Amino acid sequence: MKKPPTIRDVAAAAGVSVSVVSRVLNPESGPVAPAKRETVLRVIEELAYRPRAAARELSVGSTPTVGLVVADLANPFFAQLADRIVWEARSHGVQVMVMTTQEDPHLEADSLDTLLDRSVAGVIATPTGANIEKWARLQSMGVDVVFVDRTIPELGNVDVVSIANVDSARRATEYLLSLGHKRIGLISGPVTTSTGRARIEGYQSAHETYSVSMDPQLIRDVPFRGEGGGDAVGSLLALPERPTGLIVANTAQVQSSVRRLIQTGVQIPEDLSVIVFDDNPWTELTTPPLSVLRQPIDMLAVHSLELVLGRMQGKLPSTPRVIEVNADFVPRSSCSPLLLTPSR
Amino acid sequence: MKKPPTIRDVAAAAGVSVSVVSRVLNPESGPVAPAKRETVLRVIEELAYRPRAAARELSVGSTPTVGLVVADLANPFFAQLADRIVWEARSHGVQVMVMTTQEDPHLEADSLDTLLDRSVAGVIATPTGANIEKWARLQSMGVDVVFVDRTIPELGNVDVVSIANVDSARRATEYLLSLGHKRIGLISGPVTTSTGRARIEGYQSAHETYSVSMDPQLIRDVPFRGEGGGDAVGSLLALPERPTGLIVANTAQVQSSVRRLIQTGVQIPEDLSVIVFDDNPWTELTTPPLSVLRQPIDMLAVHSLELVLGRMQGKLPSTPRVIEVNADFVPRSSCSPLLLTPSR
DNA sequence: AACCGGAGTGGAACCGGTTCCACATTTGTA
DNA sequence: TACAAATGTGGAACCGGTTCCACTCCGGTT
Repeated sequence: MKKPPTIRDVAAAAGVSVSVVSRVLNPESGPVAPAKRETVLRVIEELAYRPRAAARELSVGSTPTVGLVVADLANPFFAQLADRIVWEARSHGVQVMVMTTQEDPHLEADSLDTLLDRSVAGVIATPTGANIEKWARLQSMGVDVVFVDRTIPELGNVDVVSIANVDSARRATEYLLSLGHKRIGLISGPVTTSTGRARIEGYQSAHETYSVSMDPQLIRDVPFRGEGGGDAVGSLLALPERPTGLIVANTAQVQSSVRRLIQTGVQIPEDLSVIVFDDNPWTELTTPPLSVLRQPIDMLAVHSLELVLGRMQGKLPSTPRVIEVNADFVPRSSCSPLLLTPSR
Repeated sequence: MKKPPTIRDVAAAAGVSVSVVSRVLNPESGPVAPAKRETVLRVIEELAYRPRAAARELSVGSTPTVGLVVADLANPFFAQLADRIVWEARSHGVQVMVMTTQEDPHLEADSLDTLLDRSVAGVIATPTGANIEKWARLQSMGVDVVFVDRTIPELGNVDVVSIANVDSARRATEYLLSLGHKRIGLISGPVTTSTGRARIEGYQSAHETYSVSMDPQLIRDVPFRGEGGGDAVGSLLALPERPTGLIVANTAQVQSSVRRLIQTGVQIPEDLSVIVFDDNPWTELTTPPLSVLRQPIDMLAVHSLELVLGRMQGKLPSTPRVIEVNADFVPRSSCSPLLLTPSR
């Protein structure tokens, strides 16, 4: 319980001034005679001295730490994203403060305040979509902001890393259309989010390409939280003209949607061809294994971290970067041609 | 990009001394005239002043932050645990620094150093089992340590929160024994970990109770990382005398084990009755839904946080606390009596 | 022989809070 | 009425680093 040594303790033990010790600690900040450097390093070792982060932060004004504001760690997509980002950051010698918003704008606002208090130099976030002025304020304080997976179009000057949402939704839809399906249900995220809108757009675009008319009843936008996916599945299946295909484009609702499908005993793919967004590990453990759009989580993590670090070091041009990575479509056994279904 | 206001700016604008502002910020530290308090609060509001965490930390010496050192966020069990702990901590006004070890003692050591540098007051961890002297050093520096899920028996004076591992494994085993199974495979964690040992112990104890002799070949301890579970499944099924029951007691290996079971086309439960540890959401989406031992993640989170906060406030007796919470056995359709299987 | 420039060093201010202490004012009590 | 106690206030030291600056040695130029 005795207090840890300070830089002055080290200086005294090594018979030099604190300036010298500090210069040994940060080699770029000035010259030190090789002999003294040696001595100082030895003393540091002996005393097991470690500089206190708070002191350095206070005097330097910021800290090589990035905040990670993620919606929900209980969602495997975000959890894996966080895991990769934390891992990647460590290899760059950067700390990560992980915060969760549970999709609640108030909690998001809290998180941003906290990160501001801790003087983080950069933030990687999956924004809820609200708190626009708060994000702007953060930027105006010199904090570099990178959005990942989603974005807020109203906010300029933000780097964004996401999957090609329009294209991904289009490909999934076109795949089902090419199998002959005409009525395809879509469960997407809220239209208030960029991903929700983009995926609906891709869905529509595919219908135009195939000259298939589109029934707006088949599009359901549901919140990220809660069991909305299951309910949407229920009501889609209850339609007089039941869909023969289903795309679950809301990653947070895949579980509840699939659970409902299983509960209601729908035969997949005989009664319903299914594609879900995001390749959670269990999607190939179901019967049948589900066709998925796999989001390249590693790419998202690497790019977002690269961007935020690049900004922090001022190595990037000031124009905002938008990086879109392609998602892989992984066909499995949950889709079949409509032809197989006898007219009902 | 202009610099944020400091406490001295606030003092100047309110026409008081910094001491007064500080006392308004921390009410317990001294009296302030109601009128001045009012003024100061207004000025704080106007200037959008926020105290910088680093300055406070430097002067106070520690910070109301707990470190969370978790093995692997990509594992849903740990991810959910982290989610709950972060959430719970926030409601207590406490920050959480999340770090991951990927089960690597070196990374764990790094994490502990970092947490020490940041002067955290407490740490909640799922230890790898190594770094014993490092943990001890952390404690000797006055950091409160709580282990969750696993422990290191060699380390005294640590609070531990875990599920009743022996009992849980015993119940799972007894359930299969009571269904008439005599040859039950067990895939557990490494015997170097407390959970691994305890679950094997429960498995053995159940065999004694039922006076069923035990074939050591059926016990496989595999690492947490990698695909060991799948391989263990493969080799268990390749035994001349194949097991008719299987318990996967290594939460990190459930996925790879189940994947292998599905790949090899084993009929569950006809050929093999299966119980897995931990109720990941997808365990009821497989065919058939899997019988599971559900770890009460909420309880683990709440208790561990309560313990570490209690210690930090010095409200707990100095004797270490060990809290065991019971896991629920949730029977689903992946187990059936041995009788149903005709002699092969 | 006088001068210049750079390597190496230590002193001290500074970052933005907290807290101790001395002092002034008000209130309560004998 | 006098004096003790409680209340309120500001000054200044302090936490542990970083960094600016002045200063001392050097060797190398003219």
